[in-house]
Amino acid sequence: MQTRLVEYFLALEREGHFARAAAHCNVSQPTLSAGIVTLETQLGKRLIRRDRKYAGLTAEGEAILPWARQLVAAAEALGQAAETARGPLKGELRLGAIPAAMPAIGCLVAAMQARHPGLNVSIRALTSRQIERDLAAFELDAGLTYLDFEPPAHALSVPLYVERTMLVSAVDGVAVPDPLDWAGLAILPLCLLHQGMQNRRILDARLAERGLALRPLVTADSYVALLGLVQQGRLCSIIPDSHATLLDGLSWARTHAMPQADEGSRVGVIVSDSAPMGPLAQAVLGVARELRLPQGFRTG
Amino acid sequence: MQTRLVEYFLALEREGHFARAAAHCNVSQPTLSAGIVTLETQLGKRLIRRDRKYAGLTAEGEAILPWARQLVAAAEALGQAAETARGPLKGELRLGAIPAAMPAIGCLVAAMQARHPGLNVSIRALTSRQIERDLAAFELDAGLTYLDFEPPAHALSVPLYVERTMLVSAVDGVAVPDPLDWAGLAILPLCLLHQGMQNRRILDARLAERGLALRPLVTADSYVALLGLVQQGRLCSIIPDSHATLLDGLSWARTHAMPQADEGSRVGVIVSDSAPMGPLAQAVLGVARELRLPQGFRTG
DNA sequence: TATGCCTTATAGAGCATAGCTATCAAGGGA
DNA sequence: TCCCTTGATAGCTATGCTCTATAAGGCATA
Repeated sequence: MQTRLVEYFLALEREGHFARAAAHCNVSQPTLSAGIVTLETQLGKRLIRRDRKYAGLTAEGEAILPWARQLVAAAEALGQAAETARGPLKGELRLGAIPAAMPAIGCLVAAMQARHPGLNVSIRALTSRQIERDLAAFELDAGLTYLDFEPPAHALSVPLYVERTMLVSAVDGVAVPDPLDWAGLAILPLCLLHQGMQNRRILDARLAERGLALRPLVTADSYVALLGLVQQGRLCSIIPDSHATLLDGLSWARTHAMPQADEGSRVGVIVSDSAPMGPLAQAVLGVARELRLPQGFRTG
Repeated sequence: MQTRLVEYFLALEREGHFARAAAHCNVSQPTLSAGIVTLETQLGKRLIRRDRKYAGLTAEGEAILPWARQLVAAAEALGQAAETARGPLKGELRLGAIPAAMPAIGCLVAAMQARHPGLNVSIRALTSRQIERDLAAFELDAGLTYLDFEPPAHALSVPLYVERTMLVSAVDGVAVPDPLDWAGLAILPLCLLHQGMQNRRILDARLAERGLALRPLVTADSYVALLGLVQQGRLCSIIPDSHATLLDGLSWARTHAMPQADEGSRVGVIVSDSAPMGPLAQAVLGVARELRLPQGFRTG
């Protein structure tokens, strides 16, 4: 069983295109094409549906997909383990983080690189569900996400901090009642994350408990976009307090406590709980356990 | 990364001998020797300590051992998944079972082969600790063992039956008091399993709670050996009631209830809980869940 | 209808590598 | 000293992966 051929298969599944998959694997198109045929011959099944162009996987192809991913992940882990049997880690650490946790990721990455200077880090902003999915598909080494809501199966986690939310408005913008109650919040002109995003789902759930619903005038998928909207003065937004550090120097922004000191949402590092655990995952968990976040991140 | 070379490495680690490892891999000794060198070159580390003969693994070799096992297990699982994407399983199912559970393994295997006619099954009698170790090393697909004592981590289980023990003696052998109490048990001439075996540890623990200890005159590692000793008439033994079915036709044997209806020990199937779960493990769990054991195996 | 492009498969050559047999070198024991 | 065990080396063969070049089928457009 050639790991290389399985990589061809996975690249083809990702790209949906022979030539692009070949380029991604740094081989020629005929090489990848022949490699797929070889793999199909060795396994005794057709994996790809073709009618003059790529047309998805066969049922057998879909069936072996998880095992193919595990195989290349295992090969990768073996190389990592050999390279780092002693001494610092090398290679690339693939991190996924929810947007709300982005302010914290700098601390985590800095701590990782302090411990392992040769390590490259690749950060992707993802939804919590994408993080879960990509961890299972071995396309991420670790994730930074919520620990309490719909926690993924087969995952180990280390809590880092508790996120609370706050309302932010422009100094010369809409008037925010003080103190703010839930009903008052619901009638404010708001811009929020898209409805599918977990942070938004949590917020919606809190209001739904009280029979209220938010009707944001604008939705976006990034807090930077929300802050840009707030800066215009016409809207308010609700953002995690971890972003407060980013707002410290902003003269135009004003923050308000949310209607009720909510219990907060635990945010932490998760890795796939496979046996044995890869060296990268081990390292991330180890660093996360010892991590001390700066002021502005509450731990309980 | 060549799966083949990693198999060479694992075979060498198991056999501790280049030529034997090569024979086990169905290749010549120089081939395996060169394969190890190639693997060491690709990984950039020496894996084997050599001074004119095999002298164990280096630290790096030990470090990558779990990942090497996972890699070949993943390759194996990929082949299995492709072969059995639809239709019955093929290949070899490697089962480990504690001696006490051997009478039940026939039912499990029969049910597996009824569902998957092409499946070969290889059964090994092992201690519960060996089962746990070999599952982690991907050298077993499933185990039949105790579920309640020192359950292994990273394992999924399905309970099958509850094992209770009974005393067995020869009809014309030593007199057994009726009813039997713990103190009376302790002074009987007994033959039992070796002290390290888990069934024996459980029994010893039960007596230790009452300040008693068994001093068997003979110990063995198989119930057949114990029954042979009992047949001589001089000794009694304590065996699981699952063996009662085997004694049904024996005129020379007499069974006695143990001093106290003990709570019994749950026995069931365990598989390694890795993601994704191999097709063999899935099949064993599925069959075990639907398995109906015959009379003589209590389920609660 | 003809042309051109996009996509995948095929052909043939070159090279790397894994396999074999035969043999050698270094210890260890009789 | 001789012989056996153990692993490494040499030389050769065969397999097979990779490349470039090209063919073939479909689709859009002139």
